[in-house]
Amino acid sequence: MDTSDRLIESTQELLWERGYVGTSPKAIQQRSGVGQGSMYHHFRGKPDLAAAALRRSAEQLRELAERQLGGPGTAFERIANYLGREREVLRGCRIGRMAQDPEVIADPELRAPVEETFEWLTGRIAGVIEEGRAAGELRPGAPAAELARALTAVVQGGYVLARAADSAEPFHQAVQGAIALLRSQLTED
Amino acid sequence: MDTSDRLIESTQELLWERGYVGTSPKAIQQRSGVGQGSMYHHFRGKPDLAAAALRRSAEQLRELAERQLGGPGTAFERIANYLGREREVLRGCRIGRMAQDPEVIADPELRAPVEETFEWLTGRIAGVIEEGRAAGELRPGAPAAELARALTAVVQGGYVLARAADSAEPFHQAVQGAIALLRSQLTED
DNA sequence: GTCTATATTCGGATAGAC
DNA sequence: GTCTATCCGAATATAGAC
Repeated sequence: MDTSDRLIESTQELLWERGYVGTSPKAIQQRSGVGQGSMYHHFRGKPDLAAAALRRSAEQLRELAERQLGGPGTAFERIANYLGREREVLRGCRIGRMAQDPEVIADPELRAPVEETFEWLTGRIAGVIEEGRAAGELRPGAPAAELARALTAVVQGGYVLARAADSAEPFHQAVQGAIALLRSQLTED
Repeated sequence: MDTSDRLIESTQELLWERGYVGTSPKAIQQRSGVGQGSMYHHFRGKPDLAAAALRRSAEQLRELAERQLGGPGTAFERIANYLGREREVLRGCRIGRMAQDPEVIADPELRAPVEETFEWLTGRIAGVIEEGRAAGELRPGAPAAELARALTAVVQGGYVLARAADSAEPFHQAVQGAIALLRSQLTED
């Protein structure tokens, strides 16, 4: 792995753990083992490096989600698999976390990967819901986009509840509740 | 309003806008118009002041939520009123925001009001769901605690989606989706 | 490409006068 | 109770040597 990659990877980790405002260039240098002059040779500064790190995290998150959402099974099963998949709950979402930071939200370069990730994710889930409805598996009803937003929000909010409680339990309860509500949309009910 | 109150109120605002790590004693002094010596006379330092501010925000949030959850209407209506009530969506949740900050989570004094707020809120919503079930208004099914966690998570996650999109729209979609799912739990369906 | 030196401002206080 | 002075390290770089 080359110098740029080590810098990006360390920045991804630090942004996840400490957020943008809590991540310093010095901490990135120490974690990556890359010197100061070297870091400023490869990147213009902290915002530039953070943008690269966020783009990479966004890409990884989409790949992970696609494994369940594009996997085998009925529409309900694919969404339930996505919601219930194993996660490092107490670490939170490496993308969603950025939404809290005013400096990220204020900088279009930094906000773009965050916005695009959630647009992609809710669109993807809405598409699966539409497939399920077309197949007669899921009831028609509320707009698929609204259900997809609600499901995405349960995951993001679940992280918040878990960190507040310093326990993964609230996250898992929230996800179970969401799956139960989605199950009641099955036509066989 | 006395000096302590002005300090606490300014700290509440800054914690909401910028988070714990992004809030400096100097910024608090400037916003409150209170001098440095005075601030350190009334509070031992930033953590002490932040703890006071968070306790007050937690109390205010419970009062606000109780207006809908303890208000008139059926169980469904009370929860739908709570979910759909007007909010400053793009500012986020002043309590939920703290869950992202590692220094808040690591300090029991700071985390306690955050944890207690969500425990109270999910318990209160679960209670309303139980009332609705006892009255024959809502179907039995998933544990009320799980549904309550999911609904609470939708609100918290809705804030995340809204800030990511720099638009209140995803929040409102998520809430509408959640209300639609809850509506399908009505026995009259 | 990488290193070390230097610069400026901020963060988060403590000390002591008034 | 409030004010001003002072302190020390961290944040975020820039400059120039190697």
